[in-house]
Amino acid sequence: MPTKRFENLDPDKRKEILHAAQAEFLKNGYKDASLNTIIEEARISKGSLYYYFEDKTDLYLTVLGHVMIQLQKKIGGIGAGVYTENFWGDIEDYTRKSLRMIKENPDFVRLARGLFSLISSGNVPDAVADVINNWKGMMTSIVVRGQNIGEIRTDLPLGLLVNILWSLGETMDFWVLSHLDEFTVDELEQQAKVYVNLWKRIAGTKTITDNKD
Amino acid sequence: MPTKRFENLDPDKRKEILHAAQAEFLKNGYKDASLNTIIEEARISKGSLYYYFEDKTDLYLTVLGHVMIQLQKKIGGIGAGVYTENFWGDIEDYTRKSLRMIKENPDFVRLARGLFSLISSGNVPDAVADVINNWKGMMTSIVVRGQNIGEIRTDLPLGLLVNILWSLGETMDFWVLSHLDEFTVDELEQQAKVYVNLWKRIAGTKTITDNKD
Amino acid sequence: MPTKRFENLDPDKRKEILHAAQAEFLKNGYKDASLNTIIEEARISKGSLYYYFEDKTDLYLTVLGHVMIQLQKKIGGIGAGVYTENFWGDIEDYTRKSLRMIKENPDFVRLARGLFSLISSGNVPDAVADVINNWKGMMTSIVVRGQNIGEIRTDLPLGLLVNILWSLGETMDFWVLSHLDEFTVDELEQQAKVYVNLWKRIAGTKTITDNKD
Amino acid sequence: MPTKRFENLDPDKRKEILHAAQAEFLKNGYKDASLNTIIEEARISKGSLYYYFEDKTDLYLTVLGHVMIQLQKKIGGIGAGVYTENFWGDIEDYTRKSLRMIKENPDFVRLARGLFSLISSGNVPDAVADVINNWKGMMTSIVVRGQNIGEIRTDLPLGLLVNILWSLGETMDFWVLSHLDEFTVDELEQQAKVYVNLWKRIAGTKTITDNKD
DNA sequence: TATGAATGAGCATTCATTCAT
DNA sequence: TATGAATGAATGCTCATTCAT
Repeated sequence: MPTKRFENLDPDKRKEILHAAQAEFLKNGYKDASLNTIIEEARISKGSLYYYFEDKTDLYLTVLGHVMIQLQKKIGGIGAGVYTENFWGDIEDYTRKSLRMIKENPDFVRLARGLFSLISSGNVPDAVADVINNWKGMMTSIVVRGQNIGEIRTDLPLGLLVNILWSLGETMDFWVLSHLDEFTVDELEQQAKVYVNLWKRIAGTKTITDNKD
Repeated sequence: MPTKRFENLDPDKRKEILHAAQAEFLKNGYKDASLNTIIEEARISKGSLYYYFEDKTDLYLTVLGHVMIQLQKKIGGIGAGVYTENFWGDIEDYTRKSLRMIKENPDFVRLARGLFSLISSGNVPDAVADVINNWKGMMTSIVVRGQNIGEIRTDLPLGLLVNILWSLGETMDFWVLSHLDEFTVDELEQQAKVYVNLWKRIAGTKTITDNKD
Repeated sequence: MPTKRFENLDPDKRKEILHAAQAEFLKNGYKDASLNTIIEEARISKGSLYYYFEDKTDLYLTVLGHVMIQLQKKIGGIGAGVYTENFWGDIEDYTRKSLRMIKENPDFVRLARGLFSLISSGNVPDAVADVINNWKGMMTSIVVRGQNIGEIRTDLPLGLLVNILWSLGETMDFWVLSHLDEFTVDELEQQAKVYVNLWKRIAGTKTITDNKD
Repeated sequence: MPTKRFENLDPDKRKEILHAAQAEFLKNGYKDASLNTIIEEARISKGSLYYYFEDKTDLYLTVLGHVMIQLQKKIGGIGAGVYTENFWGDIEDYTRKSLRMIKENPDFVRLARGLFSLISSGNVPDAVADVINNWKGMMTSIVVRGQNIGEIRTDLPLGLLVNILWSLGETMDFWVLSHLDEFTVDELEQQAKVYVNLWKRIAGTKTITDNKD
């Protein structure tokens, strides 16, 4: 917990350090990231790094934390405004907002997604798993809410359902990210419908009726 | 190509080496796997490792190759018997077979899944990417076949659809893997229906009808 | 460029490192020199070596650089004062100065000659070849000057002539080096005449007249 | 001394091994030559190599020995026919023969020169120095003969004179070797005069008369 | 007579971390 | 509060040599 020392730093310096660390962690993953590269890029000394942070893990955790805070600021958390009676409409709104965000801050999303995906690789300190699980917790709570109001199926184990939706989200984001240039903002937001339609298909309380019948 | 020297080895020793290498690659990924750990675990010398294999990549490729061969043997490839007129029934059969396999060879599946997921991390030699892309290619071809016979939707980009199904499969396998003890073989095979139902919901040419309507 | 970190080192330590590196490079050449031997002899850690120098080449270049600087200081470059009208006299002066230097710093000359001869073996980074070629360039320019004033023959290809003179110098230096104890300084300087006489015989614009004729 | 075993080998096999070893030693020097490369090129097993030769040094010595024998065969040793009254004429004949040999067997000369020059680098077992000294011994004896008949100066230490002539020879051979394409055989033999003229200038009992006088 | 499997010491290089100042 | 010098263990890889068969 170096927090105090680092947070008291000059904001510009703080930003420079975080930026350098983000870039390196993103590029090489947790284990292969080099502290030497980071201090060089951030123009601080080895000693300073260890004065601000306990160790490599602590630095990584700090980076991840700051990304989360910005994410929170930008899209208000995954379940923020989703509380009206129009459940799927709310989700579509949220999705639309997210897609616009991806278009406007692709690098940032790449960073967040990148950091997140480090978790499953295992090359990451335990403490980080908690962070990500917290986000999955948010998704869980909105799924539960959907179940409570009869909009989300209950015949599947909750954990499985959440994991499926999560990985669906990952896949979609990644795909959008790599086809960014092919869409205008408007077209992109159109994709929100596709996105939500997939959610509905998987998680909705629907009967599937074969067209041909 | 270590083939000759390594394949002529005493089968027990061979298994010990492969097992040690699998474990290490699985635990730490390609780049962070330590040859020192592997030779220690396999109780061979540094020199021997390099007598059997050209380099780290060669060892990794060999491990992967053996896994693929066993996979092939056990479930006959992802699209093997799926050629009758009963498209979804075939897929369900295949899925059932796969689930039984997971139950019977959990460690093996963990390994295969683990190796697969290394690819997207990029920490993997080019040659390996081909292997995995080949598997995705198989999934692509079965999707295309489904489209040709009107069973799979064509309104989504093919690449997106395949990626979604792929990650769905990963998620399902992973979930089954971590809840193995809670199911008998029979119950597990029941899950095949759930699995295929999810496929259908996502990829099928269906109308989604809200129950309440 | 290790410059900063290494140059700021305690001079004694710096000398110890350079000495160890010189000895090892001299004994085994660039490629076969062992950094382990060097750090052991210099009583520093592996990490320290790489803290001071970028890599093996950087260390070698540094050693060579220091040798060159000393050479420069001691004899002022091969063609320094050779600009009076008395061409051969100037060369004799320079030679005399060189021979006295050999007598006073035999180890140093051994080192310089040794490093130079590494180049032709090819086991040497490109950057080093430039250094030595520069020295041959100096010899070339003084030969050309001799030709311009009619003191050096022009009937031989310039490259051949320079190479012959260069290897003559190597041979002379090496021979003097290994008979050092047999001469006083005065006697040694006498040798300068022999030296220059050989230069004249080979390169001078002379007619060779058989005594007996 | 493996000689027996190796010499009893099928001549073709023997040649293949020697050829592979020559190439590798020439390319990489003694220490950096790889036995693995040699056995691969010679298509023999590791065990066989150590059955024929005691160790790396023994192999090197054998290669060098065979080269010497061939040299002997081709130019009859450095001082073979030089016994007539026409001392300088004999040397010119010998030189002419040598130059023709260089033109006709450039690779072989490169090999011999290359092996020889390994000696001075020190990366070579002691035993090899003897071999080369023996050749220098031959040169010494012809110089002495020249002195006895009053054709070679006696005012220089014998060792120095021989070394100078030796390195002159090396330089000349090397230069001819790298300008081979620019001469016809006839033109090359013309060079013999230049060569011998240099010998005479350096070692002859002459008065040097400045042209201008 | 011939093989090739096996080895351990060696290589150059990178790294996160410690600590005196 | 901040520095940078110092370290030793670890990395992937190559090598000449031994030895049972």
